[in-house]
Amino acid sequence: MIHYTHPSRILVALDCIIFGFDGEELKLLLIKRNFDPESGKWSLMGGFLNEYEDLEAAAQRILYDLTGLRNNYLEQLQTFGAVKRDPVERTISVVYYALVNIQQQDINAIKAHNAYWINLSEKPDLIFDHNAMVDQALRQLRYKAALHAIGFELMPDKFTIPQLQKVYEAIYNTQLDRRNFSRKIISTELLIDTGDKDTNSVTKKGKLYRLNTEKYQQYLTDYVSFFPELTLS
Amino acid sequence: MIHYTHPSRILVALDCIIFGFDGEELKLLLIKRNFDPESGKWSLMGGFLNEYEDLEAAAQRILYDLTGLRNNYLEQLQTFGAVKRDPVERTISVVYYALVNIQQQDINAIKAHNAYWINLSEKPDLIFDHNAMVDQALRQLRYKAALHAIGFELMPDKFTIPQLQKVYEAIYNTQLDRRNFSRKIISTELLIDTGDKDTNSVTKKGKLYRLNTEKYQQYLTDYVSFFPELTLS
DNA sequence: CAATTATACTGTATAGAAGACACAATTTTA
DNA sequence: TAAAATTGTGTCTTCTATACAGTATAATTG
Repeated sequence: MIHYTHPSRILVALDCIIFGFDGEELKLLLIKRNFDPESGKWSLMGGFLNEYEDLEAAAQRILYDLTGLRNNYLEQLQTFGAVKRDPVERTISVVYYALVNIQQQDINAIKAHNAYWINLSEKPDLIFDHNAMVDQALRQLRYKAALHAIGFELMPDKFTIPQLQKVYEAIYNTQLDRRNFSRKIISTELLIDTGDKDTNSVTKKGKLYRLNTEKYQQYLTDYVSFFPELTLS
Repeated sequence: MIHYTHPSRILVALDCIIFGFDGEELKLLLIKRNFDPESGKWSLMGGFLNEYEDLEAAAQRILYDLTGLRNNYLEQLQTFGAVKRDPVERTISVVYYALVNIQQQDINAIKAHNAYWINLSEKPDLIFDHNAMVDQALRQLRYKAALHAIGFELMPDKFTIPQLQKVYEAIYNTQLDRRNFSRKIISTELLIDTGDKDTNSVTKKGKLYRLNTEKYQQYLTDYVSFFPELTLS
């Protein structure tokens, strides 16, 4: 068997930024560490890449272990590789971010990992370079959401237009005009009227829609200026 | 000293997609390999990450070794990590792409590496997963150029508006209207009239501009819908 | 010198999107 | 019963993207 001469072997880790939405605020799934290093502090969910495991599969494994969820929106963000980013050993970390329907998670799995949903606005200080990872993930989320219709990934199966509006308001930390938002969303033909009404809302008036998954696939691959009115700052 | 238990050490490589522009077509700097593995075939420029080297520094080192250039536009694209992507050993590759002013390169360094500028439209088949890397880099370039004014990175210090237009036509493989393009570029205030004229042109001497670097910094960080008329297909 | 070609600049018309704003309908709450 | 909250639909204005016309200029070519 041929080998490469001399190159050094380096630890390859993965970290996962998991976004969720509870109807009001954008949330992060964070771990209160009860293991070393940095026990007692907050961090992202992570793990090491196994030798016989595809990188993408490792990211899915880590997400599944923590949330019990598969087939979520999961996208590679960037690889962080500063020499001293991990004080224990030289480790590079391939970072993924996920969008999760917060209602479908496995609560037991989350408890077992000592993980909690934290409002983005109340994010605690994280270990290592995890703060920078979250910053960049949020920037990327804003990019993506401006060009593609990924806001739906954070919604439950059935949702009202005002609920969807709140997702976008949370992502961009801004206020949108109800009437213009509604018109724009409807014009995309991404929504299918379920005929049901939202019985949980205060006025019980809201139409419940579900996603037109076929149309949605187009919007994921095609370029669409989804919200030019929003700035990415 | 503390160590992590059990995780496997994996080889970490870097590969670099280097874009250039010769006034007509978008080009790639590719290597005709005279070393193993896959000697005789075409590949991207690459190398291994050293143990005491930042990831970003390694990418710059690789670009410098090949082109003699520093301070180019260099951005991390994505990390490729399928188990069998490199048949020799388990290696993940962190991929960067660079935009290079083709006039400023070090021709000797390029020759020493047996590298050649190849028109993107005539790209040969590359080793391993390098074809997929190039595909994704082009997609990312189109994204970036639609939102930020990075077309200038491919230009020489002084250039005319029609030359710049050709860069954008090459990136998106399309034709643009002269009059609208000119008006749009001028309205960005990114260009400074040097007073000189293009002595190389065959017919009427075009005005030579240089980049307003201050304004350009804004356009790099701010979100700007730079070319909505272009599709990213 | 006339024809050709590439450049620069100024217009203009149209379609469509963005954004501001009005009003009606339904249900809860006080 | 009245007020408040929430949702849905409609309309108007402004602005921008884009297509397309025209004029002037500078250099080469035959």
